[in-house]
Amino acid sequence: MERGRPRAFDVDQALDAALRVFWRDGFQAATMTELTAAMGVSKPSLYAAFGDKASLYIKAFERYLERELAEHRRALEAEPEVRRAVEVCLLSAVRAMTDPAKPRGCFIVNGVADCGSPGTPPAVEEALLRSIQGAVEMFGARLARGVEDRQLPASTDVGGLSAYLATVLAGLAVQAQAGVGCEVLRSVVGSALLAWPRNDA
Amino acid sequence: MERGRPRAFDVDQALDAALRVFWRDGFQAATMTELTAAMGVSKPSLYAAFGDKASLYIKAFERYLERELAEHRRALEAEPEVRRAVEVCLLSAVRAMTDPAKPRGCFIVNGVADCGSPGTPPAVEEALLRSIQGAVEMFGARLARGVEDRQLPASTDVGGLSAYLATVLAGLAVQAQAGVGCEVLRSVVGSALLAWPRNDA
DNA sequence: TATGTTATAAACCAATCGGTATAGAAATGG
DNA sequence: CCATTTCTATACCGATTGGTTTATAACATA
Repeated sequence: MERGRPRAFDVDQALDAALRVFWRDGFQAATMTELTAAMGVSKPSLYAAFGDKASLYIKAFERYLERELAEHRRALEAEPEVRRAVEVCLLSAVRAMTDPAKPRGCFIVNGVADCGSPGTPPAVEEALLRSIQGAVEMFGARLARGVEDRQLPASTDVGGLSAYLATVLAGLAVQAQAGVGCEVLRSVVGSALLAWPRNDA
Repeated sequence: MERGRPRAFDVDQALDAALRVFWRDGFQAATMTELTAAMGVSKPSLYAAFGDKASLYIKAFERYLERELAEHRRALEAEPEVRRAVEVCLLSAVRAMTDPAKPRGCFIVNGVADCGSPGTPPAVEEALLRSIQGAVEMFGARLARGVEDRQLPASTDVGGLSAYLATVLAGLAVQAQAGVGCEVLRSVVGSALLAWPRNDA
């Protein structure tokens, strides 16, 4: 058994609470006071368990990747038909972005606004920018598999198409953050997929 | 002639400087210290000339609408062929978003991240959300004209298509903010327009 | 030159920022 | 029981936040 006084709070639960605050407010606008209040943890306990604000943000960010984004990625990879896979992935993201039980929009897209601003630690900035690029690569890998499968023509511009899809995804997050509803965004996904490569050309 | 000591700074120039700071940092992350430094104006002069932080933000925002966005809107309305008009508008936006002489991305999209966060005044939030909706309406008006012109089929889902275009525009701003280059974003615009309604269906 | 008016610069304000130091509470090992 | 270890609560730290006061400088009018 561990010695000393045991924690009075659940680390996972507290990190979830921090995730929600950072999700809604981004890095800079989230204050330690808001975080401690939402987490139900005193400041010294917070610093002892998670380190400083940037460390906490990174930990919350990693949890977001695992707990939220992994689900959409899984949808993208599980569906065998590539066009349908992309559609299911985007719709899954739309559902999450507009879920009234969660903060609006996307943790990453909300966070990217802080990039380039003084007061945003380099580690935070790098994590955000890397994961924006990660979305492009996620789509790219799936599209490449679609080309291998012969579901997409060999001439497909995988890089261009994946950049386009990542852009649509980011745009959906902005619209969701601005309060646009689920149904509208689902129809936007439908429109976006009309750009899908056709073999009748 | 006006009585009293004359201003030692140019109001327009100072407002331009404030615009750049808010553009880069958003509302919350921009500090009065940064603003006064960039504007070359002391704090009392700033408050006398522009009011408090929220008022200054709104004024900078209006200037952004006039000085930056009006250009793209003009491109959208001037070009007679509707598809080409949308393309020119998006490319104009991409050029501005990636202009190294300006802050990255879009003032509005960078600002929307602050919405829903405590510490963002309602007036700021409303202005931002209204202008996000404004983009949809801007495209909607142009598409409606395209339907009148018979350049678009009467069956065109103007609302859906304009929501899609506004989403792409927002996505482009996020990508630009994340450092994606001009050429990539130009190709994204090309991909996005492949979703344009076809009359061969 | 004297007066009224407006703008400036510097110092100042309470409040809040991220982050800590200190003291005591709650556990285990002896 | 005591000692040790770990966590928690409160109070506190210097720095910075948005915003203002005070004193003075620079103009037009008279």
